[in-house]
Amino acid sequence: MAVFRLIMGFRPELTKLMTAPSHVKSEDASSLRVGDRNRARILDAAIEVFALRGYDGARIAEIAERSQLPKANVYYYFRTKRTIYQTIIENLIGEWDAALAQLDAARNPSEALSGYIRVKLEFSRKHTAQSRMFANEVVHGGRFLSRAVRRHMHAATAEKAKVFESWTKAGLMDPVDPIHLFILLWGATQFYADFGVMAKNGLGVKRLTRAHFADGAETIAQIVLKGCGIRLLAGSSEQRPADRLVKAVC
Amino acid sequence: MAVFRLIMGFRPELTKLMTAPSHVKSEDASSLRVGDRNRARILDAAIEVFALRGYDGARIAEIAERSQLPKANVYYYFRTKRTIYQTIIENLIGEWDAALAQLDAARNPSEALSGYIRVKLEFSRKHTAQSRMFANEVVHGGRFLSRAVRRHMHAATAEKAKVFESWTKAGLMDPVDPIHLFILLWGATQFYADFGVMAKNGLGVKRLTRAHFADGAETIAQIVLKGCGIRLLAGSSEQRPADRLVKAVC
DNA sequence: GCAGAACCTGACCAAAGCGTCAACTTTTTC
DNA sequence: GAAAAAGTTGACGCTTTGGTCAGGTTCTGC
Repeated sequence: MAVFRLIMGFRPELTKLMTAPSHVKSEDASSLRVGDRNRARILDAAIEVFALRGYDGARIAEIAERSQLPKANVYYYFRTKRTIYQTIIENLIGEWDAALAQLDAARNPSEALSGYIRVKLEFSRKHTAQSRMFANEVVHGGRFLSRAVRRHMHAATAEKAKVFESWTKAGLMDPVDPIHLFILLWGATQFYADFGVMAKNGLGVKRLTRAHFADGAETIAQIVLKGCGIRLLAGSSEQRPADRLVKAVC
Repeated sequence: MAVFRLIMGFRPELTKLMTAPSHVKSEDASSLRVGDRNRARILDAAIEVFALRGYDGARIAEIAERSQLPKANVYYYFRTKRTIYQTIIENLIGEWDAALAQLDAARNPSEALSGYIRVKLEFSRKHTAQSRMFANEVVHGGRFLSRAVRRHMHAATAEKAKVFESWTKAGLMDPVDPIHLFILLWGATQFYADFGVMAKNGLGVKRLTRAHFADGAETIAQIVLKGCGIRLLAGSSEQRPADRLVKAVC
């Protein structure tokens, strides 16, 4: 249950809203209070429901059903619908930092960037529902995004923008507006999760498989790396254009 | 009022749902029935409300308020909330075809692609609300996307994918998986409208101006063109990297 | 100038859904 | 083992809101 990790205090400064009990010290699941297990079940169910129906469309009754608890019990753990929603949103942000960590100034730009693309896409494949929830939230103007979250994301972006600029100064990549590059990356990598229906429609498939995400990561990396004038590492695992042509034509 | 053009039968095969009267022959606004004006006002208001609140969050009362009509009058023109919603969605698709038309196999790839990016971004800037409505619809799994719409979009994508392939065969661009390229383009160009909050947050501005969209278009074009191995036209209006560096650093 | 079509609208209904509550059981603590 | 804390739950209150309806007025064609 992915939510456990979240509850257990990954990026504690962003989890103020969490109602995780302070007396829980170990991660041993068997020692958890019933409440902790239930909270996690509720959040897991809520992620699905919010992703599918949006904030207003989500009904607490459905969240309760999916977590196999009576509705009143859900309200025992979370004061309001909004609390559940915000808890999930705040937790999500921290996860993206893991992908951003790939963009380390000390690394080779080629590896760092394609690593970022791969990790980000992989995360969005594994956590499609959260991704969509967040997308939905942002599309609606970010009503429930706290100042802290916004600041955190802004700072993270600015920090990594400096990494791009340092690479440029070192002659390792072309001069590219770093923020707009971020937007391109974010938009492209979120697409597969957030706009899955369109990706499926475009690719003409019923389901997006791991392979589709991998292909996407490759194509994005291929275009962005070359597009930014980043040289591939000699021993790099990235496929060369010639290999890809076969695939594209088939 | 943008909706007029829509009502007047742009891409008629996609406007089955429209209740536009067949007796209207001219586009002269003054000759329109009261009903046509009201329908347009309702749709315009609905676009805003749906974009802001999503399907479930949108209240007919608010749509009525914004169009300055009593709620019962809204129901005089549209049988249900869903009818209003679907009408807008179906109309939107046709508009994107205009951007796709830029990708003409006979044109120079550099001009065609950067033209597409520019037109698409410009459209999303001018029709932010529709874009968001559609994004919202897709994020929720495309519940209300008809088979016709899906087929239309799939066909349009496939057709333009062939354009990319023809360019590749002619040696005008690298071999790139055309569908994934489309996804990258779509994701990047929709971002500014759909995820405006994040774009603003990243750029550190209160409002996205025309200039931000233009910068975005430039950066995307810069990266994608070079990334796909497309040579710029000599007389092209695109800025060269050196010019952009100044901007990026400032 | 009239018949019928198009349009308008206040009042209402029924269903849905968020959140409450009070009485109850189980678990923990000491 | 008893008191306190944590957890459970059916029933219900109350607001919101999609949609209806009946009884109007205004417009249009002839």
